Amino acid sequence: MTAPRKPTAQKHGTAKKPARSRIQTRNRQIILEAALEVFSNNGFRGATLDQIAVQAGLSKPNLLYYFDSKEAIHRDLLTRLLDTWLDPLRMLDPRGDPQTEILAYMRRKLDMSRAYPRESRLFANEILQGAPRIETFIRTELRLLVDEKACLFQAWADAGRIARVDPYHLIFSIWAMTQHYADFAAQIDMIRDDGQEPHAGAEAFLEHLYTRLLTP
Amino acid sequence: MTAPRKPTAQKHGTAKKPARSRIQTRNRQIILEAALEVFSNNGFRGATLDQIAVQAGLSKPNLLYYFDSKEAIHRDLLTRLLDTWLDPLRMLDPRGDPQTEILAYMRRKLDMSRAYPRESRLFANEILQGAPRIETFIRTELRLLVDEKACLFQAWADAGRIARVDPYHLIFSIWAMTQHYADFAAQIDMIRDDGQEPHAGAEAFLEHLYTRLLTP
DNA sequence: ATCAACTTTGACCATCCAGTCAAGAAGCAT
DNA sequence: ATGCTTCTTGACTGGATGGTCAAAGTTGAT
Repeated sequence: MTAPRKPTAQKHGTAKKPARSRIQTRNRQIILEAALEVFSNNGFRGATLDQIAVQAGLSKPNLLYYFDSKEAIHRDLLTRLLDTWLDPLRMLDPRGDPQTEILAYMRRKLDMSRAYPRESRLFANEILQGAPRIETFIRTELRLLVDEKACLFQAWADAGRIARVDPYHLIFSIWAMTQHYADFAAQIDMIRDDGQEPHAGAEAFLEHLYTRLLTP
Repeated sequence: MTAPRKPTAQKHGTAKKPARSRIQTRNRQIILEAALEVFSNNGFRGATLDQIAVQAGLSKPNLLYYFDSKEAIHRDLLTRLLDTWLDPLRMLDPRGDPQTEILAYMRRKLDMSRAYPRESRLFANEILQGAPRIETFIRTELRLLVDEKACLFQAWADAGRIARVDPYHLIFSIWAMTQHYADFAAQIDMIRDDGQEPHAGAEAFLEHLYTRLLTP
């Protein structure tokens, strides 16, 4: 009569690594992949466990063997995403050439939105709903990093190494421009329905744009 | 024993104006306003008729007296939105000064996203889900208009009146930049949580950006 | 081979939610 | 006031959906 213990259930308190079996790592991975597909296309409320189960090729109770709830799957997905979300900005080197660094940042963001459009849409969905689940992440980690880099941009501008622009809006503009190609891909595809991928031509355009903007 | 006739129910075929009473116009308006609030914050699947009913101060069956279904409310909202969505681009005057015209277009879009953030989020939600309900609108009306204006921009560029930039990406960039301030307002607010509205400073920044970009 | 722990699932439950209905309340033209 | 139409709503229904459970199947260390 041992109480059934779900592999993910951490006995309260200490949050140690669950020490997962091969099957567990594999199936959790499969579920997250399926859930990403479903959540990014339908939003949290629009997604159903049944859809995710079908997509994953597992039964619904099986999903709930690996994750405590629909919420838990979503949370896990978001957490993993946020982990890498900041990398492109983090990599920006204060000692590098200002214009080169900012252009490279833009390119990394664009590459990311091309390589991970589903992650971008998952994030967009979350923000659109008012960012309820990632509010603290935004208010702390993201904000800190943005403040830091905005400060750097300001210094570069003050030193005359890039044009005088509001550093926050500069960052927002890079987010807007790059994520747009993932988040609004449906619209872009329908407008130029040559079979080209939505990002085609974006890099050249954005390079030109930011070069023009930043050259002192 | 007259069959009950909902005010919105059009007897099949000819789609005449329903000829609405004062109460009908008023309540339909109230419902649409409430639905906009709820749909834009929660997406279609995330919104419930009960929420809309509470927001509108009406009972749920009363909602369904004025609209055939949840879908119908949403459809009506989208239709009204799309009607005005194209106006800023339509107003762009081929005979005006190129740079002034494009800057003015950007400003109109920005004003729109500031004045109607809920509409912007409703639209964004729809596109994020793959634009299922507005596919024909995008493929026909929007596309036609974009093609037309892109052509114009190309001509302007060819004539050396603005810098050489891909006209489609130019339009996409204006959409991305302006709508970002409405759609991602939650994020922007959390990053600079001085009480400023998300659009603060955006106009100056974008004017600078597009002036730099377009000056030949 | 054996057995305990791990994994899988069919059947089921409770809740939520869009939509119905019939009966009553409010408007309004006369 | 009268009587017809338009509005309004409490109570209900059926289907979808997140989540549970007990029993059956599988795995792997010994």
